[in-house]
Amino acid sequence: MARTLTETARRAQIVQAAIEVIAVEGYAKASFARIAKQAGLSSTGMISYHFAGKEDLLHEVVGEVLRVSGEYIVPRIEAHTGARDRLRAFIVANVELATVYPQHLLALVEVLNVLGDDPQGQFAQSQRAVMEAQVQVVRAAQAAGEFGEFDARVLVTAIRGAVDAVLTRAVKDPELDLATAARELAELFDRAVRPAN
Amino acid sequence: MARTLTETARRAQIVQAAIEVIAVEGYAKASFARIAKQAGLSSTGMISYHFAGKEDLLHEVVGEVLRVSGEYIVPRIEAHTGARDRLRAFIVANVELATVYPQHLLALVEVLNVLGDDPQGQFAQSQRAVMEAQVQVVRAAQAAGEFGEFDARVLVTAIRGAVDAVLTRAVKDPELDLATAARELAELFDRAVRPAN
Amino acid sequence: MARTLTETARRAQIVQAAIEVIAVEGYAKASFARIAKQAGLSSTGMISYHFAGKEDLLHEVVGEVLRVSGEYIVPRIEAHTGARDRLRAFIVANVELATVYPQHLLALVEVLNVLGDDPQGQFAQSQRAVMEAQVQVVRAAQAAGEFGEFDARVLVTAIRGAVDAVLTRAVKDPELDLATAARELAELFDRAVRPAN
Amino acid sequence: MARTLTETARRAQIVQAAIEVIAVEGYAKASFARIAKQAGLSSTGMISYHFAGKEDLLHEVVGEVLRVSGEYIVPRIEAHTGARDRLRAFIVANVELATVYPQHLLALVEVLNVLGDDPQGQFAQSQRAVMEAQVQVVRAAQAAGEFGEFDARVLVTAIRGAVDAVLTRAVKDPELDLATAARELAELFDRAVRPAN
DNA sequence: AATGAATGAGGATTCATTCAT
DNA sequence: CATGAATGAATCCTCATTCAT
Repeated sequence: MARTLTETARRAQIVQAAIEVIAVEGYAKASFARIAKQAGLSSTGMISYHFAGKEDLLHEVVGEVLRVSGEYIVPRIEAHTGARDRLRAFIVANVELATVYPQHLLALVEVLNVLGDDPQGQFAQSQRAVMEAQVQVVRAAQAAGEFGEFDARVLVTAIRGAVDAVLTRAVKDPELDLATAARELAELFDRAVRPAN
Repeated sequence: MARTLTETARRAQIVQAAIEVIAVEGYAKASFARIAKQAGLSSTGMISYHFAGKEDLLHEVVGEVLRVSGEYIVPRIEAHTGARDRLRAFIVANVELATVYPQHLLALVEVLNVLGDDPQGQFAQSQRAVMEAQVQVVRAAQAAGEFGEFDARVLVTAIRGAVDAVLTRAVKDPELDLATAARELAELFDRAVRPAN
Repeated sequence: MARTLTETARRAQIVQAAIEVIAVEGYAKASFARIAKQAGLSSTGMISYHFAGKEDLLHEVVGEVLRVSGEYIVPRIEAHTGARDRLRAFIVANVELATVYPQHLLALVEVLNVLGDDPQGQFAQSQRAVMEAQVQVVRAAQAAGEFGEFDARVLVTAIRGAVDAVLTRAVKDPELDLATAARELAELFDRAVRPAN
Repeated sequence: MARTLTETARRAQIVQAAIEVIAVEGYAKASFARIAKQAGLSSTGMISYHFAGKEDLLHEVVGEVLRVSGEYIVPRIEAHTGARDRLRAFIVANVELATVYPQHLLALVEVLNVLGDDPQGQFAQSQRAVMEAQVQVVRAAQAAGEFGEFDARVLVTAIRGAVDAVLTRAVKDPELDLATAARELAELFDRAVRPAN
């Protein structure tokens, strides 16, 4: 459990390399060999030495992305009070995150696309936990009259999918300006959730 | 070019098996060996015999899904005239498609997630072509005053992502009723696109 | 044994296709699939149907080339009487054969290079038989004082190798004129064999 | 670039095994499986681990043979000064090389027979470069009056082919004494190149 | 006489992982 | 701590051949 400084640094370096490879070349190409090359390591043995297995590495990748994302997104949500402002802030922060860390969310999407398949896996479970929490928040806003009436579960799922899609597209298509896309997507969902008249 | 009856049947059988494997176990597990097993074939050589390569098979998978989807979705859109009705019909038909072919769209999403990465690949290109056409339709509706003002590109991307996400979720989570989710998602985006009164 | 007309024609067609493939793309690429394509056949089954196996086909290829070569070369040798004239005629005819059948000897060289390896094989044996006959002719010429003193076996081997090399080179290198090369090679060996004055 | 001791040793071992297999069983049989067996390795993966691919291995094979041949042949040529003596030494050294390394030149011939087919490949190109250099040497000797008049290109090609043929034959046919064959071949070409009267 | 479908062994290569140093 | 060597299973694919029609 207790990790030395070098150990921690090495792990971070490898995780960073993994994120880069996954984001740029896709999960399928993210072999240990490719990651080692990206990290400037001479052998894949290094990776196996520091991580229990591929799953362990990917788990760390997901953790790192979630940590970084949380650090960026949470304060931006908490800067607002109303549910609609918070939702807008959530969406904008998500998309804008790609400006600061262009690869983190892409890597996350790739990994979860592949490893989220097994419903019993820990990835799927933690994903579901996050969504469930968001569903509760939405329902509270509905109860408070801040949001209209609709299926909270569908909304949360739709936002997740829409954000990922815009992100993926925005990163690869330079025509789509990130800031504009963020604002547009936020407004789009704001219109969708606000109470009737 | 001219294909035998047996040939056509075998190809269809293999494509079907591929769709099943990809949808259920994910693209990563969709090896020739796994697909052959699913199809009840004794060797992977059979697949190589009938398809020029893995790319050829996946191309066929995508084609088959698009064909089936088109047959289901297009008439349901054309049954309506107004842009908002048509958009609702589009979304509902997309999600409901999972009732009839629970695996087709899942397989499509998996394949395009992996193979859509190369921006020069034909998958990415045809994907972009479809989206561009949809963008044009949306812009026409905006010009006609049927939709409000927003970035059409972002809307189209968001809908695609949201539909995929709801589909993926709905298929794996029996709690989410497909018909309800379809209607909810359609209403959600209807609120998002309708003109300000 | 008794072959129908169609059967004979088909075999000839396949042998011809095999010669073309072997000469142009090399023995390694001469798979049944490639040969069938060259012959305009839709399946490799055809080849297996008409030939007992790959060896059978190659045997036929060698036989065809030897037959055609003999028809061209033998009369050109017999048009002369002296041993030195005959040797010159032999070499010139060999090289010039590539003008009429550019691929036949190339194919022969490729096949014998690969299948002549097994010393017990029939290819190696018939090759040795031909050489032995040529050695006898040379020795007779030496006994008659038409050729000088040297190891007949080495001469025959050297001529075979030199002719093949010039042929291979001439076919691929358009700079080397076949007629010139033929004459030059003939003169070269004539100088090598003539008796010391 | 920088290679370990073990790495270098393993590569050498594999190259040696490849030479043996190619020389004895022919290029066609020289699969990784066969080479691994010859080298006493348990898996073909080992070979792929140490070499970038089959081409890499064969390149190394050719390089090794050329290196060994050069070390043997060059000093034996340089021990003489006149062009005719040097040519004789060149031929004798080539053939005698088979006494010391019976398999090296055989392997080289096999590999170049197959891979020299592609005129753009590096094998064909370096082969052509060597020949061109030899052609220049021959022309210089002609200009100096040491050799008679003839097409230098044809001579060089013929010598190469004759040497290869004698080598191939001598190795397989124990009747042909290598030393005798070497001397005979050298004398043969000496008669062919010496100036008239 | 011919065909196309099927087979299974064998091809090179990549993979994550283990282990001795 | 780190490394490079080794492993063997798994990847897609091609091969010559067989067989039912």
